[in-house]
Amino acid sequence: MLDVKLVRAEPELIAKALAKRGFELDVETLNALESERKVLQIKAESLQQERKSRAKNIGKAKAAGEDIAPLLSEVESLKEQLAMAEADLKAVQEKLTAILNALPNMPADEVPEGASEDDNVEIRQWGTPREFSFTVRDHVDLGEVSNELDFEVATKLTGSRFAVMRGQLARMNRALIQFMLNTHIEEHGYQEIYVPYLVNKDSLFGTGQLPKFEEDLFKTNDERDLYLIPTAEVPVTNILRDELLKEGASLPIKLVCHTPCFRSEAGSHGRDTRGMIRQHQFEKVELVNFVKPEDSDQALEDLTACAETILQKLELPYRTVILCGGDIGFSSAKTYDIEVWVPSQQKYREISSCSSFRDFQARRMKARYRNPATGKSEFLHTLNGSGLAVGRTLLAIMENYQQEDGSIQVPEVLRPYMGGIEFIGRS
RNA sequence: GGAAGCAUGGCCGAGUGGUAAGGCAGCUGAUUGCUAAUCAGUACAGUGACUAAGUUGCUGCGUGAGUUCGAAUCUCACUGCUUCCGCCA
Repeated sequence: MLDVKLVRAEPELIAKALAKRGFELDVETLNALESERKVLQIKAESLQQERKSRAKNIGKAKAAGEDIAPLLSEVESLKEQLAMAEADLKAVQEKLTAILNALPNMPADEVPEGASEDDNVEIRQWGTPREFSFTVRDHVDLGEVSNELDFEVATKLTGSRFAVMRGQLARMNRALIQFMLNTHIEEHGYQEIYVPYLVNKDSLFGTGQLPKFEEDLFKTNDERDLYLIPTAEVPVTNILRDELLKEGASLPIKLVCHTPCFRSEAGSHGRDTRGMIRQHQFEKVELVNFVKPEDSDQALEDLTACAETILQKLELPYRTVILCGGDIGFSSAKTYDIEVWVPSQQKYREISSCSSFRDFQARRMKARYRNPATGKSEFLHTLNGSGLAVGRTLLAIMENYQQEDGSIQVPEVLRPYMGGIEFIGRS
């Protein structure tokens, strides 16, 4: 959520900032509603004030043993007037709130102009794609060779966009989770956390998935109104919803969490239908930071580096791009995507998305801390990033480490987690 | 699933219809000193109006309705927590 005071004072400035992401803010409607709000609020509050003082007088009169009947008749019409004024104000405020809640975050200055992912700007590259002396298979074919990756049986169990893994491949999937968690805990100063996989609406509102993106979510249909998490970001970030950290609480708070993620992929029919790139259910290790406002820019660089470390240790070639205004997420002020090399596609594909939300999520969540310099409560800044998406990492390992016989070499750093074996998919 | 109780500020906690005590933590200043203590002052959160710092108003006692001139307090519904019983990995 944007600062309501800024939206009131400088709507043109906000409109200009949001135009970078292709969002059109109707300044005229906003201004009209806003001046209406002002009039109604002044009216309602002055009526409230009158009620209060009259009630007080009645109280005093009664205590003094006076006759209160004339006072009561004076106040008769006040009740109705007040109810009307409050209803009018509420109606306008609801309209304003709906507009405000639907406003995306303002992109940071350094976010490049652009309409789509084609306009994202590469920041750096790491590693060199391997030269193959044989025809490469994609991960679906490699999974068929060993019969350890099975989409058909998953379709029978559930439907499309799910996978079943067996044997050594299933073990490698688990090894990746352990490896990522351990690296962030032991080398990057993160605290591990375990959270629910079902969350309520307030949590989804806090991080920005609701109200605008409900169709991307799986929802339970009982009376509790719960949703399967699309990312650990939601439960982990909302830990500080409606909290005011007390003086002396140590910042930053850096949390790492492994969860499955569930996405309905409602708008992506026909995209990446083959293989594990885009699934309804996938594992992810997520990094979440809560920082002081002045530290958030550096924290994004650090967090991105933590995610990149995983790819470096796995020796997977990647590049890092900064998302342009047209491709950046609703809540984000600035996002780096890390893209891993996928040999079968001869392309870099997203494997991590690292974002600074500045105070956008914190304002929605009312996540605050007491600034020791001022003694006042201020909004925290939040960040998160995948460190990494496990399914896509597994796919990248399969393809980049494949052998001519269809087996897959195990990256060095994973071997301790795999009983020391060097290859999987060999009988 | 059954029964009872509870829900007040960053935290603790008083308050049974007349408009939120007190304490801790915080902030400011002072004193002693030494890595803290004592004293005094200030001070809750959200939000609005008007001028420059400031002044002033409204709202907030789990949530939502209701009764009333007036609700933390009374009524109803809901949510959460605690305890006991039952069931259960």
